[in-house]
Amino acid sequence: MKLKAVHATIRDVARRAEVSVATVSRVLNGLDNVRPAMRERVEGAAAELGYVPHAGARSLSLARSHMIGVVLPDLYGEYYSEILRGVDRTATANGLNVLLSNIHGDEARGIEVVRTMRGRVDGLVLMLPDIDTDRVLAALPHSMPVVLVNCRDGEDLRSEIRIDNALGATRVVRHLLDQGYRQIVHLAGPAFNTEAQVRAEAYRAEINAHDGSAEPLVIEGDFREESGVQLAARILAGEVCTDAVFAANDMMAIGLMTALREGGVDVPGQIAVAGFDDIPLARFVTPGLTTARVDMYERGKQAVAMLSDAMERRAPRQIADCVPELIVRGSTPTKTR
Amino acid sequence: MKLKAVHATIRDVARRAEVSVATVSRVLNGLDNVRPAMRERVEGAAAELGYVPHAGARSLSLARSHMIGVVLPDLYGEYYSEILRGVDRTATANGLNVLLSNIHGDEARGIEVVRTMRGRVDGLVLMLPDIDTDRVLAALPHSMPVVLVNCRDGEDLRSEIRIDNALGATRVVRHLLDQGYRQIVHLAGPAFNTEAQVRAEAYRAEINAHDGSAEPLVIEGDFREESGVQLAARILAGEVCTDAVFAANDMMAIGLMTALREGGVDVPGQIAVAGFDDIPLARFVTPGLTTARVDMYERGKQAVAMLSDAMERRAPRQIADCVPELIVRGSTPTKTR
DNA sequence: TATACCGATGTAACCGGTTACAGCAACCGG
DNA sequence: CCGGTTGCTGTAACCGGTTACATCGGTATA
Repeated sequence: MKLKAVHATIRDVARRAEVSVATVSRVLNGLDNVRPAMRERVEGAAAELGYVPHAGARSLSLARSHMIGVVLPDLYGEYYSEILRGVDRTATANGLNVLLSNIHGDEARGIEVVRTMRGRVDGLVLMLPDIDTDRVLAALPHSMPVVLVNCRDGEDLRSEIRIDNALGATRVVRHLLDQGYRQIVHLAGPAFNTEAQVRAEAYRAEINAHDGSAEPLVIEGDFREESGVQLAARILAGEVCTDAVFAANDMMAIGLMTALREGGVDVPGQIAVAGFDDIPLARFVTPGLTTARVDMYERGKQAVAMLSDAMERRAPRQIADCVPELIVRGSTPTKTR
Repeated sequence: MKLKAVHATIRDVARRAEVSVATVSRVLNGLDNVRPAMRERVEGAAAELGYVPHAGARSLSLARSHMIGVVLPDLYGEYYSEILRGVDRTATANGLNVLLSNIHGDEARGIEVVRTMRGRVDGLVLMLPDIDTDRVLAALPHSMPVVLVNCRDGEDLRSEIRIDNALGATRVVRHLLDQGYRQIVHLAGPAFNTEAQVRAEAYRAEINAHDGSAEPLVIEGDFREESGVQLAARILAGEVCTDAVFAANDMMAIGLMTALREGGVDVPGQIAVAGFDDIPLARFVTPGLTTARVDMYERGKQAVAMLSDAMERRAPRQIADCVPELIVRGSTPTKTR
């Protein structure tokens, strides 16, 4: 008694149609050098058996999977959802499927993930602001097409999308200074995160470059709403004195804003708030959040377009620089007092 | 001159270490019946060649890929992002990778997507409120483990998560009635969407079951913010007269609310607004949005847990019913006038 | 009528892993 | 000194497709 045969294979179809596997393959792939009679026999047999080709076997023999891997730190919040949406849309448009992995800032896991992608995907989009990109890339054959999005600087020769976090942060801080704020606190992202570091550094530089009437003060957060809530508690307790907070991302800014208002502080009347990223949510909160627009959806689309170029060897290496645009909304009016 | 050999294979490693492929395989998979000297030779050779195993070939011979497919209509907005986040988290916890596809409400594409997943994934999470699930399932071998999330009712014998859209909508409408609203308009989702249909039907039934002082009025939208904006325009133009709008999802409710306020209408003072889903954004808008909580993140986790059970043949078929909880926020206070 | 050519079809090798089974050496007890 | 274990290693078949090349019957050409 046979215990296997849970799925029909191409050989089963061939046997049933009394033809060779080559003919079945030709029919199923729409090649035209098959007599119509054969074609019908094969299609009939395939339908009767409920045959569905084994995509894994197919990509093994073709050495092409039409899949791309996307490695993100996390899916939490709209930031990564947006990039994924852009990736997905462009991938679909190019006939590619998306294999998703996230690594939660763990380098060992990053290496493991990237290894299990080898032989499964034709190319890779990597977004690893938390860890050493070079070590992850070392776990990968050089011939694998890769696009890095906003990774720590390294000496790799891969395609890259770089977001100018320094300039974005500078613009936000300058805007706050221009509006008349002087006790500007920076709610930073986690210390090990490259983007957080760059944004904080640009904040310090811009404050210090000012006329001396402002002093930098950086408080570490973790890019999540909760960090903003915690800072609000400290402000309400009088531990931190400020007239404006520049948060390293929108989610913290929104958590802060919401918690401040719940605590009876007028935003922006008493404290102005600005963020970074311009996630979709930023327009919906009241007041609207001033921020630096990165447009992660576009970055995702761009990453796949670049990866597609690399995969087709059209453009093995491209560098795209993206400058965040200052978006001014109600959370940072000109200071009146 | 060899033109191939872009990646090292297990045979290359075997040749270099002067052992058989069987030994290499054993070493790389951590089997213990290998002499330490051999093990070292193999590990050395693998490292020198920068060998990374071909995951596709491996899953072909093991008939197991440790991948699951997730098929969604779209990634637009937080609704699907949330379910995906839940899926991803639980998949990672169970050592599974996620292959993502979305079909944009196109049945033919749904069938194609599901076919290209065969032989690539060990199981499938399908979320297809827009199309005929049975026809998609017919394109799939019966032996493929599947979990359906909130699909149109069909005669399939698969595991399922069903969201009680009718009860959720009933609760929202009853709440609006209880608060004293009588001219309650329903901004529905697209006509072909199962969930939209059920929610609209429950709205009609609940209004009609009331004492007769309220009349149902359904306006079709498409689940996107823009539909809410359009309804706001009609209300502002005096075409639609209402004291409360129940939108079939939060995104439309928020679009409506925002546009109404921009048009100078007091929400909730002049018009109350309620939504459905309780996407994360619903708590952040001002006023907070009253809605029916589905918790898509939990649904995503649950779907993968059920799929995992089906894949291990622990529980081939499970049905989970989910009842949306009414979440009352500031957008629907007791009517005063 | 012999020859070249052509189009449809089949055979078998190949993609890159895993593993059943066989082979072989070393060691055991009798 | 021999048969039986035991433990390590290699050979080759297999997973399910694709496809180069061989084959074969039929037709056009000389």
